[in-house]
Order: sequence, then C-alpha cells, then structure tokens
Amino acid sequence: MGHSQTDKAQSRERILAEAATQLRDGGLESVSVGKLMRSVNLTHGGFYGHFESRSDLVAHALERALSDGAARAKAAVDSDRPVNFDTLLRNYLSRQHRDSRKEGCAIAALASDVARADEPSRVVMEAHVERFIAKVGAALDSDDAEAMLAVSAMIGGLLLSRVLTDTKRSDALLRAVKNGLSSLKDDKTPSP
Amino acid sequence: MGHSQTDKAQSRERILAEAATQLRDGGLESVSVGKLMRSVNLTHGGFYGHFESRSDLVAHALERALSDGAARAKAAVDSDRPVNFDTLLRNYLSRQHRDSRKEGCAIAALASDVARADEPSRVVMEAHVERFIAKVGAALDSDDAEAMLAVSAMIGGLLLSRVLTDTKRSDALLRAVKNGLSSLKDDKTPSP
DNA sequence: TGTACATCAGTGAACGCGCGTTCACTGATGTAC
DNA sequence: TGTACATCAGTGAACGCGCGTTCACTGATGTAC
Repeated sequence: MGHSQTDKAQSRERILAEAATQLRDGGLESVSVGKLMRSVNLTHGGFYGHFESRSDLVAHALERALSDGAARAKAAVDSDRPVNFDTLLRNYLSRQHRDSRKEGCAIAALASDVARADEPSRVVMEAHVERFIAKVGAALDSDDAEAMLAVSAMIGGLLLSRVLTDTKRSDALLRAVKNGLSSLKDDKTPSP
Repeated sequence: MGHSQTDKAQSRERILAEAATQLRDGGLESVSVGKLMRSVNLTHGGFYGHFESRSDLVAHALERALSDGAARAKAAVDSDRPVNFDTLLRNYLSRQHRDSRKEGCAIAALASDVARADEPSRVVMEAHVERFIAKVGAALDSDDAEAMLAVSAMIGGLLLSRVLTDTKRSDALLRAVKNGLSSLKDDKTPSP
C-alpha cells in the first residue's frame, strides 16, 4: 500500500484485473465496490481515485475480461501460423475451459448479460465477437457465414455444457459440437 | 384485489407470470419483491402469502419462464407431426425472436446466468435443454450428437445476434446459422 | 547532501437509498346457525 | 333467507443490511532550495 505514482498505476491494474475475473465469474451485476476493493487489500474510499463510478469500472472491466480471453487463446497456440481449426476447437470446447469460468472466454461467460445491457456494453463485446468470427474464418479459411455458424455453436456449446449437471451428458455435448464443427473443415480440405 | 380463495390463486398466477417475464427480460438478479408486487398492483407485504422467499419465487419463475418458451414454440407449429426442422429454425432464428427477449426462449435469455447459478437452478434448465435436444433430434431425425450441435448453434446464434448492434451483421448471423444448420438435414434426406 | 513543504494515494466515518423480510392490522369472504 | 363470526388475502409501517458515493483526514512521496 505505497503512496507513489507507480504504486497507483499498479493499484489500478490490480483493481481492473480482479474486476475482470469477478465479472467472468459472477456476471455484470456481481461486482460491488466494497468487496472488490477489499479483495485487492484496499478500502472502498480509494476506489474513486481510480474510476469515476461503479459503472465506469464495469465498462473498463468488461473490455479487460474480453481481452483476457483473447490473450489466453493466443498464448495457448502461441505464434503459430493462421491457427489450426481443430486445435482451436479442442481448446475452446474442452472440459477444462468448461470448468474454469473465471479464466475462460468472457463472450460465453457474459453473453446473456450483455444481450440485455445498454448499447455501449454491446458495442464493446461486438468488437470481440467480430474478431472471433474473423479468427475462426481464417482458421477454417472460409467465408463469414461458416465462421458465424462455428462461433455460434462454440459459444452455445460451452454455455450449455456449463448448464448440464450430468457430467457425462455435458462431456458428450462438448464432443458432439467439436466433432460436428470439425467436419466443416474436413468437408472442404480434400477437394482442391 | 378481492379476498376470496380463487382471487388468491389468480394473484399467485399473475405474480408468477410477471416474474417469468421479468426474468427473461432482466436475468435472475433483476426481480425485486417490491417492484414485482407493484407491477401486479399489490403491495410487497402480501408476497409472503404466496412464496416463502425471493429465492423460492425465482426457482418457480425460472421453471415458468422455461415452460413459457416451450409452450410458445409448440403453439407456433401447433399440432403438426414430429415438427419440421426448417420451420423450427425459421422461428427460432428469426429477427422477431431476437427482438422480443421478454417473450422468447428462456434458455438463451438466461444461459449465462444459470451457468453460474447453484445446482438446483441448473437442474431445472437442464431438463428443458434435454427436451429441446430431443425435439430437435426428432425433427432432424438423427442421433443426439447432431441435435446437440444444432441446439448449441441455435442458442449461441440467437444470443450473439442480440449482442451485435450492427443490424445487418446481426441479420447475417441469424441467416448464416439458419442456412448452415438447414444443410444438416439436407445432407441426409436425399439418401434413402 | 539535508531540510521544508506541497502533493496526492489511500483511509474510514458518514450519507441516503432500495433491498428482503416481519408483523400487527383491516375488511371482504363465506360458513354456521 | 338473515345474522354473527371465524378466516385469511392483502396492507403498509418498521427492521437491519449492504450498496454506491462523498469527504475531511493522514502520512509517505518526491520536489525546491
């Protein structure tokens, strides 16, 4: 708890990172100023030195939560070429991803929340959805339409696998979506 | 605001129906006892004659919200045979469905919420997800795996179409998922 | 290099507010005679 | 059929609590001389 300017930048960073995690874990409503500040070992009063209001924080933390997911995905395949579609599927639709909501894809974690949020929030997520579609399109090397289908199924599949309490059915659903989408690629690679 | 026993049953029904609508519109956290009772022209005190607690209400209203969607879907195709897959897709992935969250599918509306909720809530939605998979499986007349893929893409697609603020892109996404899934059926009907 | 002082990151008491829940009540319902 | 009374659906004041936000403060930082 220092008092220097670099300490302040670090505090803001810790607040933002923690808020992004709490957002993915509990949704847009779940972050409270008091609990958040306590969880980074600060007191609530200091919050307003970093953010204008709770809703200002949520806006920044939503962007952060979404960026974290993209960064994590990039790290998982590293500097590889255009990204292999099957690898992407295997990572995204894994039991590990299903079971680690806090660290996973924020589009899936917050889709229902943002679908009913105000326009600014939707614009923030929209950019990440479009980037995801572009990335999957490149991996599939196909048009937008196929990438849109794949992204919809990936996000829907991950979400549903988290709803199902029957682990075997949840696993089966992940597998079904993985295999079903994988054949999107197979259907065209053998041709040319 | 009568005082008879049939009045009471009607009150409970009005509370439950309104709660289900508010749930689909604003998520599991959005329903407050005071606002809810005011919106059915009663006072907050009377609430506890109908439900044990707010969380008891939410449990019942979640079930209701999910059932409403199924009932609406059934009404849309009426007493028809096994349900036509393309009709189902055209209804589910319509702009109208996208734009009427309050009256639409509660699985999509509440997927992210329930994914992080306690087990009882997940069990309630799970039953409806399984029923949806079975229904789509029958329409496709195929195995679970293909139905799981279709349901994932339908729910993910509807959700993403609600996130996108660019109407043309949102429309395009609905169309892409509709067409992509429609070919699941086409791929096998011509064969036997 | 050493001292005096302005800055400002972080503290914690206090605020008004809406929440879920309780409870003594009111008055219409519907039963017993 | 008419009256007396128990029941109970719905009312609204009151409660304790956690929320977001404000603000006078403290004390370490880092600059001016």
